[in-house]
Amino acid sequence: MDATYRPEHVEPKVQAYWDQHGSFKAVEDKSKPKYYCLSMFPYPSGQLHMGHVRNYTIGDVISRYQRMQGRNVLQPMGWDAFGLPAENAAIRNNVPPARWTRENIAYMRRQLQSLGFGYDWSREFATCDPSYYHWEQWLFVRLFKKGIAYKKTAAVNWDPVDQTVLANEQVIDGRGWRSGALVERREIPQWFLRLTDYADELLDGLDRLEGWPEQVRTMQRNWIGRSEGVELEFAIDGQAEPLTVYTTRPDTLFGVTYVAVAPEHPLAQAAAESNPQLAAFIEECRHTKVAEADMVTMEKKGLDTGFRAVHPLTGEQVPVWVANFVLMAYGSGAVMAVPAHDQRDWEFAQAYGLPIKAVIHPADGGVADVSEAAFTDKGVLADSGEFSGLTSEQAFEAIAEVLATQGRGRKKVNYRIHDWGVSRQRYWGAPIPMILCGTCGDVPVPEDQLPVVLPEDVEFDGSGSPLKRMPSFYETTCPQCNGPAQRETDTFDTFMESSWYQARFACADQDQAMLDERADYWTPVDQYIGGIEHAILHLLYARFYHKLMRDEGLLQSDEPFTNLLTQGMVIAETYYRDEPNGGKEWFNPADVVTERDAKGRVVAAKLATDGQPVQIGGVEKMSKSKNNGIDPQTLIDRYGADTVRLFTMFAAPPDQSLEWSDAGVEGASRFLRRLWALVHGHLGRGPAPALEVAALDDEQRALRRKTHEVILGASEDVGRRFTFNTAIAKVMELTNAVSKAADDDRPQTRAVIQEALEAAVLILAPITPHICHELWTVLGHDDAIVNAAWPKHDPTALVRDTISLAVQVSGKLRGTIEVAANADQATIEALAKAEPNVARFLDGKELVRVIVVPKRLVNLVVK
RNA sequence: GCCGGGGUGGCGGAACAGGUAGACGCGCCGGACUCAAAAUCCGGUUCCCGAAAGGGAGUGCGAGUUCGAUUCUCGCCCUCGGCACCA
Repeated sequence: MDATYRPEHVEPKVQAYWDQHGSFKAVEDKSKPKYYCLSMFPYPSGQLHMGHVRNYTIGDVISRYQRMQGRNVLQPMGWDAFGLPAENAAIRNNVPPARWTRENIAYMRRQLQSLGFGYDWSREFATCDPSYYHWEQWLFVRLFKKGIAYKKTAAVNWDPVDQTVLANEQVIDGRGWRSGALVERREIPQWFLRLTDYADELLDGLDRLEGWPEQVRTMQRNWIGRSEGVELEFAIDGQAEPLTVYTTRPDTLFGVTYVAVAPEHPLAQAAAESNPQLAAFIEECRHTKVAEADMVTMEKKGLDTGFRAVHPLTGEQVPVWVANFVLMAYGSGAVMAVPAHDQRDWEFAQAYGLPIKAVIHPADGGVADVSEAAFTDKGVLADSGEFSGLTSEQAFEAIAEVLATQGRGRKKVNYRIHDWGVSRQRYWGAPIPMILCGTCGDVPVPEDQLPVVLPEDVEFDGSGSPLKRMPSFYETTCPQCNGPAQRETDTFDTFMESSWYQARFACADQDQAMLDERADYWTPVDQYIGGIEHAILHLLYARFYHKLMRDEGLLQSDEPFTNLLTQGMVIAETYYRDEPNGGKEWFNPADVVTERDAKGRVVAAKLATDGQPVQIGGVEKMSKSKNNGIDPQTLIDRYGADTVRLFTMFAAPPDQSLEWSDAGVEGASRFLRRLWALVHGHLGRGPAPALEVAALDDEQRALRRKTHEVILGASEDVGRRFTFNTAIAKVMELTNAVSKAADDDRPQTRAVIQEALEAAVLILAPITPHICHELWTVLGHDDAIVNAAWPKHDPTALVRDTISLAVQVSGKLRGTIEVAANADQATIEALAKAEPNVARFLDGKELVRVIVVPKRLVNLVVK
């Protein structure tokens, strides 16, 4: 054994061992409990960032721990390989997206391997492999035949920079989520999946996902946005079609004093034809809608269309207004306005002098005051014809029923989510397997002609998809009539690929079917790990897709991920200098040195290269724009994978943000060197004798107790709580204790130290697997630590003869006492009173109460 | 505005079930080794008073429950994340 720790020697050697022994190849084995641990697969952008390192280290620690628990563990890795950056790189560097992507994959695979993650690489795939998207196309064809996939012309969000349609979810404050460009609206035929058909199941299922963070479940609930209400119709004078509105408060129907439609609503468009002022207003809305970031503060504006709507129950006429606060995308794009009982309607009515008519009064009597604000509580109806006197709840049902009998309304459940638009006008994606025939319409590609392979040898000029300029791709014949036809040139949203990869890992080599029986052995994923930024989109689509596969008979479970761990961000200090033009120049933390005062406070920072001061900008998420990213590769090369893994796990619990610290990495490295030296020193004294528990003295028993306390605590930390930071802290306590005993070379002390070092190495094995592999071997084990079992604590080692109790006087700590572990209450009380400092505080006071908390403290309450 | 995290030393964080606040690490201070530095090792390190023993204060702020509150309750403040005119 080397006297000093050299990760550059240890790590490649241990990795080669795993490789040669196929240590992480997962084989289905029904006799063992399976454990499927999955980290969100990366987009192959070119290099790993710290977020990846954190994500994958967490997953690897959990996987290796579960393996030590005797589970049959699957931990796969692959590549979410389709997407825009490859196309952008193609335009920039004139390299085909496929080549760019595959080169990135090759580099990043080496990076992952150098970190020592225990992946079953035999199951690796990239989503741009035809053998993968083949089955995505196959399922889509099945869904088309079932009517779950359908085509419709829809107003879509058009990103003028990326030249593509974006999902609503990809539009943030009216801008494209990648390009940041202002989004325009366009009418384009699109393929959709009926996500709303599964909205209720997706919502209800959240209640049963107990292994998911409450935060994520709440976010999905809000995103699905289910509401129960009534859809009803107002006849419009001079129009054949009635105006449909949706309300969750049909009980307020008699308080309607106007109706309002969205600027994009057909009725508004119709009115604008003869009303230039209205047309101008609508045009204005179209621009402000996307330009205004903060819409809540936006002034409520509107114009009368001149149309009159007929109240479905009273027959009264109310005006139809166009209002900028009505959203075309929600409900029917029209609302009935009840200013007395809706704050937004109230503000609008105030602004335009529309009547306010109160029809709901507080349930406890009294009259609703609507002079200052709307009365939005539920209550009792008044001035509502036959419904007066009913409660809001009773009226909801009664009014819905009357409307239904008259054919003017019905109960309806509305959702915020819409069907999932899966078409993208991009090249680098899975081709949508459809053929457009002039006579037969949309015809799916027959199953035996799948996959529709994406041509990879393409030229990019930066304007739209090259597929649209490739007759060799799109010219085809109709499978039904054999006439000339055209292939769909749109490709799938890349969320399609990431929605089912977890199931495909179970049987990645299956070339005759999408999934086989192995999917039901491995799925659902027992533990899924990834960033909170995927809380809504990816995780909702994956749940939806899982149910689609279930309903297709491909697997049996209802949900794809049983437990979810959302890791926190990786953050770092930022440094900058103000520039003359008002901007800021950002400096990488690696190039900055800090100065501290005598107490260790950071007082100044300067650039290493020029020695001139820089401003300290605060701790923020690692990003290119703030130039505060740390390259993991530099750290791996310098300190080794184990140090990077150890620091990443030690600096914070996995779900909290992790602040990068060079000094912290040094600390992690120092600890591993110390551990190595400790083992080296121990072995230098020759083999340790067998442990004889009965022969131990107090000091030896104390160290052995520490070992078993640490095993007990760390097992909880790693296995149940995922607080790897505290598990590591406990191991550090143990090695500190060993170091204090290291000079004692009595045989039984050496035996206790051997046990302590083995425990430390076993507990650290999932976190720093390379060094632990080596140390385990030199500590005298023939089988590799990767096959070792997690240590078990010995309850008899935890037993103490005496325990230390805190003694409080009236709740304030005044001393501690050592008592026999089995001491009775009277003895404890007497000892407590006798403690000199305690006695000082009891002197001259009346003792009114004594509280003894077993094994913890004594509180003597005085008056 | 609504929903959900979080606020503890100079810093990252610990205290899991109401019971000795600050584990562990970083940084800093002092010492050993060294010609010197780095590395390493030893000691100290919440703040205030004190040589020490010890005392006082202290977990964002203000109340409350309790023998006892970082932990529970109520009301605020700040901060991060999500949603955001949802009818």
